[in-house]
Parts: sequence; C-alpha cells; structure tokens
Amino acid sequence: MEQYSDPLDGIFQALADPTRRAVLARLGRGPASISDLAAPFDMALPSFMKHIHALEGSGLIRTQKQGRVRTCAIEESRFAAIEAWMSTQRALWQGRTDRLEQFVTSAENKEK
Amino acid sequence: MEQYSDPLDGIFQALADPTRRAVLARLGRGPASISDLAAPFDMALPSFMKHIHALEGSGLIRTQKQGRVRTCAIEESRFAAIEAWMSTQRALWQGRTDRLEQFVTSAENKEK
DNA sequence: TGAATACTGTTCCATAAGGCTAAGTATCAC
DNA sequence: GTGATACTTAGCCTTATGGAACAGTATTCA
Repeated sequence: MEQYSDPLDGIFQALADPTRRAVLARLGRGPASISDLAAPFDMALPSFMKHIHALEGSGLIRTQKQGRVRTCAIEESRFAAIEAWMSTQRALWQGRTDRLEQFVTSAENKEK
Repeated sequence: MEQYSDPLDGIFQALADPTRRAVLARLGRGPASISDLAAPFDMALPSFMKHIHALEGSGLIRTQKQGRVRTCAIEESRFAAIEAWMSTQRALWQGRTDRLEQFVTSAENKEK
C-alpha cells in the first residue's frame, strides 16, 4: 500500500498522527494485541487498523499473529533513522557555527 | 491555515515530505531567499510556497520580508520538541528494560 | 457443533495535501 | 514611470488520509 522513495517519508508521516504516537507510547511499555491497543480510542476497528498498518508499513512496529490474536511490538531500531536524520541536520548547524567561529577567529588574527 | 492540537502533528507532518527536508538541509547551512531555495526544484513557485508555509506553520523555520525578498532561516529551537518526544519514547523502553532487569535480578536472587 | 471473539476485507465518504495555471501586488533598477 | 523581479492570491484538479459501516473469515470456548 505504502510506497515511499525515502523511508523517512513513511516514518515521519506515521509520527504525524496523535493516535499513532499514542500507540507507540503504549507499545514502549511492552507488546500488546490489536484490541488492547484499540480500546482507549473511540474509533471503529477497521479505522484503527489503518493506523496499525501505517506504523507497520513505516517499520516503526512489527506484528505477528498467533491464533486469532495479532500482537504488536515496537521496533526500536527503526528510530535510529530519525536519530540519524537529526544528527545530520545538527551537523549542518554545527558546521556552520564552526565556519563562523573560524571566520571570526581568523579575523581576530588579522587584527593583531 | 494549519490547525494542529499538538505541535508535534505539524512538525512531523512537515518533515514527512522530501522537498521540505531538503529545504531544511539547505537552511542548515544558512538563511536563504525563497527563490534561492526554490531553484533546485522542478516545481512552480506557488507550489513551492506551500512547502514554505508548512515549514513556517510548524515553526521549523521563520521568515522575514525585506523589500520584495523574503528570507527564510531555520528555527533550531523547534527541533527540541522532536528531541523531547524521542527521549520520552526512549525513557519508556528504558523503564521497561529496567523493570525487566529488576525482574531478572530478583528472580536470580530467589534462585539462590 | 454452535456461539463468541478477534480481527480482516471491502466500499464509501469528506477533507486535506500537493501539484498546476493565471492573474495580482509590491519593489527595485533604469 | 516603465519594465523586470520576487513573491502572493485565487482557483482548479487529482490523489491520499482518516474516518465510517457492513459483511466475512478464522479461532477459541462451552
């Protein structure tokens, strides 16, 4: 269903919905079944399932069915992609600050 | 235009688009005008402006117009909201790991 | 076996997102 | 003051998203 050229598209898209972030928060405390996860939400099950699919499609959770129960668990490793993007971004600011600092420093040297 | 109950909705929504992430990467190296930012993209200006508005609406960038030129700059502080969410999420896993560890430890103690 | 449980599949609907073109406004350079 | 530049506004189109209802399948329990 989902087809993202960059995995980050799907990851951030999945995180953009409060229902899905709430599910992740719940799963952070340990695995749970679909029904358990759905219980707090005033939403029909098929609608809720779409959120589960969005989360699974982005790789933020993985699910597994045993009997009639599907159990969901968080995929912690997927969050590394977010961290990676964040540090790339920070590196840019940092590099910019460094260059600025370098400029200021070399300017000060010329002053002498 | 945007109306999100939780700021994270808008932030993650903004990050979910590759064009917008590219703009942020560009702005990480320093402020730029709309035209400069738009240049690399094969897209009509009004379309590109929507991305700028999405970024500004989420608070990830701020813009300012002088004369006929609007200059955009990254709002680094906004990224703290993402960091905060990430650490909350990590804290959940961590707490769970701790509890698990505690359980294992106390189980080992009973073994003795 | 029959009923209840736990999803799953399908279809529909309203709104939002992301693209376009065309026309408008405000500066700036001459 | 005229023309070019740099957005802006408005409206249109197509697809995606987030919700619903309803019917179906597969397990489990009694």
